[in-house]
Amino acid sequence: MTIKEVCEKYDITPDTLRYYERVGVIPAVTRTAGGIRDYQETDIAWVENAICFRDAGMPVEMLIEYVKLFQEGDSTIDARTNLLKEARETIVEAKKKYDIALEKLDYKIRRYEIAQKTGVLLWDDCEEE
Amino acid sequence: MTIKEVCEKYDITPDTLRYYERVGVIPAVTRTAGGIRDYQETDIAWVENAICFRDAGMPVEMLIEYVKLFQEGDSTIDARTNLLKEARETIVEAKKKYDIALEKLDYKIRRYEIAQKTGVLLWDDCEEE
DNA sequence: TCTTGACTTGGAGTCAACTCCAAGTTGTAA
DNA sequence: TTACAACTTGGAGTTGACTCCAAGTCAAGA
Repeated sequence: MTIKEVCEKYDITPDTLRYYERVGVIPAVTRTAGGIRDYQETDIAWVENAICFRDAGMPVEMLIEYVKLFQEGDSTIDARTNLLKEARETIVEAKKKYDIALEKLDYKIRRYEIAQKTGVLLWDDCEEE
Repeated sequence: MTIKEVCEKYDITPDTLRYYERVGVIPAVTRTAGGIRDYQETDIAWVENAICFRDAGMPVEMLIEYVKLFQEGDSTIDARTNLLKEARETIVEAKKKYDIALEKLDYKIRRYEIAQKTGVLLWDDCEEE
């Protein structure tokens, strides 16, 4: 699979994909004889994971560390487990914050919708009229 | 309430608070006769909201737009509602991505934990052994 | 009143994560 | 076999969101 095809598949730019490889967010991608990237199943799986974890706010630095540990072999399984658990906690915490924001948003939206219907804008914490 | 107290309350730096005010993420804060910030209930509510929405990944640019609309008065209630609904959708989508990442993480963690117990590392999409 | 520490401003600097660029190479279609 | 789009690299530039700095002002205690 060419870089272009992978980009289309995951809606990402070639520059981002090359950047991920360059800094080590994904391991070195398989190349043709001429040196052009030719993504295999495994390469694509790494790309998919990288995008998935980046989308969840996991820092590039952490993904690099994970790939580095992975390449050092099975002796790093403990370290990798710890890293993944830490990432997990961060994501769980972030999700909680998203829920709090959603509650606030829903409250404000409801309030504005009532105002639109009734012409009366109810009181709000930070928007006293 | 002084800037320092607000910072302690929300675990944020004075520079960030001043930055929020400067660019318009929050409206101008109440000042003492000498020009020093003296946060009132309303100011604090704006700060709290700003932090909450930033924590949920809402861009500064969007918060600025909201405050601008708010200051233009009741004629912008429709626009504000739309803005909040858009923000809501973005957050809901982001949360979905977080859930996908959590699933992947849980799978990998479980896999590693089994490996630690049994000494056998099961196969994984992007980590063939 | 004086000192000392916290506050003020405008502007510059930093950091993460891309994103773009120039100069050169590869590969496919005519 | 030539044109030409798509690929390559190293390095520079951009963006969003802060974060720091210098030079000056304010205010509470000795």
